[in-house]
Amino acid sequence: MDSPSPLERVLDAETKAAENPQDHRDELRLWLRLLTCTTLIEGEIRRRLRERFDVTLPRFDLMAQLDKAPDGLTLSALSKRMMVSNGNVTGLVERLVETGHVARRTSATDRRAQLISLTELGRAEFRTMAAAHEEWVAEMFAGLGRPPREDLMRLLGRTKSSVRAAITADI
Amino acid sequence: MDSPSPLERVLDAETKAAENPQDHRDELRLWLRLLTCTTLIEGEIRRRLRERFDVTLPRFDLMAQLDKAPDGLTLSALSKRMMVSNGNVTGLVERLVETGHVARRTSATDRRAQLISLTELGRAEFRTMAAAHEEWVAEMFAGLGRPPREDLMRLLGRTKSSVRAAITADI
DNA sequence: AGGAGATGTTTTAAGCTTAAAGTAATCCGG
DNA sequence: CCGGATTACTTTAAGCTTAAAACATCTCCT
Repeated sequence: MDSPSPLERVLDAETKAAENPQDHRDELRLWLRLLTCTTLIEGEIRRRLRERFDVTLPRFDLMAQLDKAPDGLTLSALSKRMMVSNGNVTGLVERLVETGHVARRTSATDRRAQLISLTELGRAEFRTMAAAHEEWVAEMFAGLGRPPREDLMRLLGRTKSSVRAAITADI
Repeated sequence: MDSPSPLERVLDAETKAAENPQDHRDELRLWLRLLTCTTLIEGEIRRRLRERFDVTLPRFDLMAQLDKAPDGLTLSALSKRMMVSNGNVTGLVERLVETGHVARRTSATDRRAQLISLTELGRAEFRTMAAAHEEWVAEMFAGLGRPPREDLMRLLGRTKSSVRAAITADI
């Protein structure tokens, strides 16, 4: 355990009474604020996708992955990139096949695997939605100037590393 | 529209080719990184709550709100604070009543409303879980020093304002 | 070749989530 | 005090999500 630096003592004194070593309220507040930001943005994107394009966010996300992979992706690859379970992707693909946005073909080299790719319809619709989506996101971050956005980007990069380290540490 | 400052020109030149005014890839990347951080943390918390306490995150969240409100909360108040729909809360409360973690009583002043509060069991279990939860969160942010955490906190505060402004602007 | 283990996918059961519509009680202006 | 608007809550239908178990195919070792 490090003892607090002089700067930390000052900050402590400024913010509140002496801090005991077990207290992690600041980290908790940070997490709650992070969650609030994400929930707000995600909720608004969901709402607009639904309202203007009658599509759900998970379907949009799946199409986004396929748009970046012109040769198609297997269900496993999709599941890994989307950070969701395999069974989840099975259902999403099923519904997107029904609506004609994606197509499945069995892999030539592995009869277990299926390659999923966007249909022409799927690609065209996705491109339209993606353009609007990009505008929406930019609009929501517009209140932040460019330099703060870059600071935030950097700090979130460090956060991601920190979290991954904590997650993989206890496996 | 502002024309780019000298510093912005330098940054543009450093990062990639000349930027056209419609391009919002940076904001998109920022949003995706924010989402990744939240997804990672939230997924791990979900997993641990399930594994160690056999509880879901929504139930934990609901109990957290009740723990902060000793006199109980109506379903509407819960729904507002948790930022989820009314119907959602109806179901969560129903299941938590079944397991004996919360209790409902009709408001003395408004026969439509019900006040939900933690039972003794619910409060005891919540306190145990909350302590572990706080540790987990601290652990995941531990790779970040205190000053970067404070920077992040501040930037997320500005982000929240920016997003709220964008969301309420088009209502 | 044969079989163990790995990998790709689907199914199942349970729970979460929402929007929209429906029911019940309250509030408030006339 | 009465009727319309609002507020509190529930129900419904649809979709998302997961963990776990089941199934299919492949890989690789001997």
